Amino acid sequence: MVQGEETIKEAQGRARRVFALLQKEYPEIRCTLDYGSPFQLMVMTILAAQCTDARVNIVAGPLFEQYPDPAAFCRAKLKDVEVAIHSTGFFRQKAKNIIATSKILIEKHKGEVPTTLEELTELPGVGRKTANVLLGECFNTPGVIVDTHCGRLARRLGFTQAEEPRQVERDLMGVWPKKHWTGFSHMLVFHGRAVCASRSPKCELCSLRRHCPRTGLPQGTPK
DNA sequence: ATCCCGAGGG
DNA sequence: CCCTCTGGAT
Repeated sequence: MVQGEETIKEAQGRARRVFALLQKEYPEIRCTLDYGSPFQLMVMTILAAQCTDARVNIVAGPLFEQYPDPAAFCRAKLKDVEVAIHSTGFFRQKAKNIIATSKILIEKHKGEVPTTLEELTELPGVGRKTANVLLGECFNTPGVIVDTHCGRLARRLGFTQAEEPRQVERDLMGVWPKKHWTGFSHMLVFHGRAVCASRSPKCELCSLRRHCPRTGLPQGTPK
């Protein structure tokens, strides 16, 4: 359900206008993780939980020099991986999950990253958010990527009321064209970092001002 | 609902 | 000091 008096149809129209503005502001946006293979993107996205991707990019260089592929992680000592990823936080869980997932890739997926949401989310450490990043970035399959930024902006923009990522995802799937699910998600993340920050959003500088319930739209004025 | 966890910013 | 960062598993 969408906010207040706005109908689904009105929300869809507003979503299109928001998308057009974001596209103009951030042309050619994709993933800001600097990866060399689907496997590396998978590992980096696991590391990105509650951590900036700037930091993940820093850690990734040395990490993949030691462990470039799933086979290398299978041979790794848990402690060594923990040390290598320490600064990303949650390092015990993440190290354990990366090694366990690497073993599953070797044993059940011929060493390759699987290409469906069902298979991906069976891997330890891979939830819907991580799976949808991989689907969109590597396998050309649209998916709404709900992280802390996407969720926050979806709520601020009035595209959902929900706190739970799974429900936010469903609400956004209802108002965004499927073709643009991945791109729209990435743009919200970027806009969330650059302008619509969690603490002090720069509403004065925001190109979406007139389309946002917080600052514009007295009562559904068409623009 | 709670835990895992470090680093940077205001 | 407190909040936040591209979450996921129990």
